[in-house]
Amino acid sequence: MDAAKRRRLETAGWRVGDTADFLELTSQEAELIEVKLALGDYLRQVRREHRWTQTQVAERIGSSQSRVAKMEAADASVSLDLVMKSLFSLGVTTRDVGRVIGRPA
Amino acid sequence: MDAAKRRRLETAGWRVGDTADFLELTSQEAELIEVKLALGDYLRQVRREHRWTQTQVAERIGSSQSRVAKMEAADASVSLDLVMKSLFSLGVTTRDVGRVIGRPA
DNA sequence: ACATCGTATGTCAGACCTGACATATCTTCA
DNA sequence: TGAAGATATGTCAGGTCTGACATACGATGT
Repeated sequence: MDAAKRRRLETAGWRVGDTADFLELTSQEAELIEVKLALGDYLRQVRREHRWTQTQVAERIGSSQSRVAKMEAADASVSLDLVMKSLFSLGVTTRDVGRVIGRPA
Repeated sequence: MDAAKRRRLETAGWRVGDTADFLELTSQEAELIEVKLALGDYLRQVRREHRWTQTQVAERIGSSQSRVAKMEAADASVSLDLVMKSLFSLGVTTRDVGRVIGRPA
């Protein structure tokens, strides 16, 4: 796992030990986080393509700017349910979501 | 939407109005449920391929038989996070998950 | 009929996630 | 540089999900 991603996980609030015992995250948790990172990135991409601000997206999906920021950052406090529902609210299809998940960054 | 699926959603605890105003479920909620149904079916499929009982799966993923049953039934009380984490615990890859989501039943 | 095993359904206390808000940190542009 | 808009981070009360348990339902074999 490269340093940049590790930094990103740590900042996002996931408790990542030092390099050696990184696997205090069990592997299935790691895969779940992988998915959240991918969907968070995708959410940001879709938002930017539409030239929307986080605040505009928040209104559209009935949430708040801070939560949108957290989704994009794959913060430990956001659920997959919320991210997916948000993507669907922005017009993304299940097909797109499947593609994004199936091809981890 | 066909009758069988509707019955399934209702039994699973989703408040589905009568046929006409089915869309008291907003479309993004409907898509999310679509995803949960697909993953629930897939979980059951994987479990059966391994000839495991729900109880055995529960032990493996650190949960209970009842929750496994609810995941397979796409019960309204289960999160996507839980279903995905469970699938990963059973050895399914992100690629598989992506495929399942991308091809709604 | 009646056990036994697997699955379904209901409930609940405690854990977790949510929107909202406050506030801090970029970014951009004059 | 400074002001303004956008994004990030922290916190919290209230709502949601969780594992566990009890119990009901369904097959399958005797």
